[in-house]
Amino acid sequence: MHLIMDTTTQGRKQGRKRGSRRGNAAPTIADVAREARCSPMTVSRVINGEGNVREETREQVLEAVRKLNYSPNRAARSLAGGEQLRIALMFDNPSSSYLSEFLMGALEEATRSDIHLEVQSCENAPSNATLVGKMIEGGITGFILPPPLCDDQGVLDLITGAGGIAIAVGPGKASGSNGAVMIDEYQAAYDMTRHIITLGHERIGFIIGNPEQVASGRRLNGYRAAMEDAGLKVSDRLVAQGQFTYRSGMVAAEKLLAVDPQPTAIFASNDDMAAATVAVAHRCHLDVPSDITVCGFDDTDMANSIWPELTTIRQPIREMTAKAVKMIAKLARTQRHGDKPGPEHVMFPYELIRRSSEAGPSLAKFDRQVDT
Amino acid sequence: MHLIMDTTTQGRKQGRKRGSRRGNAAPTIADVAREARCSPMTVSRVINGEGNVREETREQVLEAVRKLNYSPNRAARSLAGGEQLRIALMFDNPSSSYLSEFLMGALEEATRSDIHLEVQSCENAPSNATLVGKMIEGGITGFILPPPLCDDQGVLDLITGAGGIAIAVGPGKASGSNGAVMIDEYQAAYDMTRHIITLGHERIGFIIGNPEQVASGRRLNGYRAAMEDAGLKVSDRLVAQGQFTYRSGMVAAEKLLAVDPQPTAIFASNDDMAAATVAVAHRCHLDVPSDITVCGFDDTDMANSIWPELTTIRQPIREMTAKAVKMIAKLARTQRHGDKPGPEHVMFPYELIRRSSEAGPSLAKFDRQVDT
DNA sequence: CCTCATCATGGTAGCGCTACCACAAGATGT
DNA sequence: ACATCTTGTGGTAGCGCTACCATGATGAGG
Repeated sequence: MHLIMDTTTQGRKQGRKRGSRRGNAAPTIADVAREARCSPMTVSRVINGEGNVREETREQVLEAVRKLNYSPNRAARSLAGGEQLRIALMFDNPSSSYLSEFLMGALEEATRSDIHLEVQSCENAPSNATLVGKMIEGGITGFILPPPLCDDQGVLDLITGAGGIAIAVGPGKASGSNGAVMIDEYQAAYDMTRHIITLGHERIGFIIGNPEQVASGRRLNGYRAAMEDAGLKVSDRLVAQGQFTYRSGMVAAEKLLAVDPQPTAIFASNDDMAAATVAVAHRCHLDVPSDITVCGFDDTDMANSIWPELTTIRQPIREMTAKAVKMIAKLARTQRHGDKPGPEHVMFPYELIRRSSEAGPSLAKFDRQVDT
Repeated sequence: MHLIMDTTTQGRKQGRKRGSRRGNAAPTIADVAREARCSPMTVSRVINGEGNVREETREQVLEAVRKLNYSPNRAARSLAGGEQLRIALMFDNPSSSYLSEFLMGALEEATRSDIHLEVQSCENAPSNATLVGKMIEGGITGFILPPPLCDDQGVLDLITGAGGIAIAVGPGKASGSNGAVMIDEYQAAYDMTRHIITLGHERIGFIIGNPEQVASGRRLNGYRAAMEDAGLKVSDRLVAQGQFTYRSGMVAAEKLLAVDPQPTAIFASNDDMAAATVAVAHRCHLDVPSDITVCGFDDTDMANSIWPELTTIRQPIREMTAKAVKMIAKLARTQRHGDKPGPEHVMFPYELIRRSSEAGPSLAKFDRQVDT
């Protein structure tokens, strides 16, 4: 995917093994310039998408690039271009299924843009302040912060204060001082709740996420609003507090299922808690989805590795992280040119994924009757 | 962790912000040479551990390096020194909890050794042959192959045949033609089974992994041997086939729990299937661990994100992957010097992690009596 | 004493690219 | 008409390092 495809394999000059020892293949910018009948500089400009190149010239260069199957030498680029961009992916809570997607997105983009990506846990650091300080001192330019770190205003301020670039991925609310990529948590939760309502459910339980993460509140509000808009009242007993962990989801689910009348659907704020809910339901001899519908949020690996697979909200985590890397790269370039642009906030689309953990409410259980 | 610590922070020349605009910090090899009163070449030789440098000179250079806190510029190095080492982490089955650890290990080591790591899925490639071909053509030197790819002799041969370096991580059996890092699957399964027996169990069920992975067979054999060594007979009905997926684990667990008399413990070949077994047991109103003990293998995230947390075998995946990266780097260097060393096989230690999914066999259930 | 290897070191020439400045050609303002 | 800006382009000078050859020392062999 991030390979530069070699469509003209046999078009290579000498067909020598690989690599680029002296006197061998690997076209340079000069070769392209010769082919396109212009100067290396112009080629450089085209490659880097700078302005001030006539459309005609640009075409010629691109043509030459294609023909020679040219790809710029990374080492030379960073050597000439001053500093190599290094960014760190800092994380605190290794909720791995989420992190894995995260890493993939970041790594893919880093590979593409020739950025050096480092991964840094701040679990056993003496303090975030010293850690961040050392990292910036050590040459890290940008930081990518997944939840829950993305909500930690202290860390964010620390980074920007020290001259670093921080991008929050998936925070509940965009802070003014740094960039962020996120989804509309509120609306997503609203849509999911609405979806469950559309299935015919009325008593819909909700499990709140970790209260320290801003997104938790937004999801809760989305749920609340959808319920109210549908004219359904949200009893306190339908809402249970969780912590985003499987274990907390079990406790919350037990609490919700003990309510009489039982909810016919439970919407958990993440997939781990939804999975726990399914487990608890099964233990109570409730079938999912025929007796109870369970929906999650995030579409992590958990969602489709358990059974039944969960209806959930998919965040395009990979794309979001890739975007975060790109944003840092751009900001770093701008910053180097002396400008100081305002932080950018990008909203990504989410998607409601329907799987087999959802169904209409069980009729038998409630002695209701509807006409078929 | 992979930061080069700057112990003499205030020793920096000018204390300018960071980075290396003209006339600023970041000592170069020339600075070191000046400090050590010798030529840059000599410094280079010392840095790269080449011979033919007087001990005295070497000391001086190292002293200067320390004093200036010099670290060689990666970009310049690879530009001047020919090729940058690029290795790819190829994967087929995105079993994410496993992959995440995998990535972390590889990335950490890659950062440390200044190797460019790429991640490549071969899920939707037309064929592995063309993919590998293109990647080597594109300049990838080495490949890291996690399961199940590590068992695919075709891919391994493809890579070595094309002049690449392949390291299998966690294969069932080391192939002669390529390097491998692994654990003793057989012995690990043996130990786990032995452990369960020690808890007092006699009817111990086993869920086999995907039959296409060699490791599955080894784990099965380990189980078998431990049972036989303990004088327990392994009925065919105690062994069920799985596929390493949660879903397959459910099917297998249902089958095992339908046997009469029921097994008092189930050892699944990986954590996903163990988690599924827990779910099925719960649905059958069996408590884990008081009614039935469930153990997994791998110690992926799943193992401690569900409840009860699983007793399992921990593989040091991170260390193993890091080792794989190191091995490729070393082999690449050797290869460049013209030598052709035999493939190295490294065995890592595993660890039996005891958590809350294990207990002695339930007494009540079987109307047995033991003296307290 | 003079070869001819063998060290230990220095000098030079790039690796492939981009930052920076120069410059010609047209557009615009007065 | 001229100064002044904008736009497209080219030339040059390195970025920091290592490959390669050249150099002085030393010591062995004749």
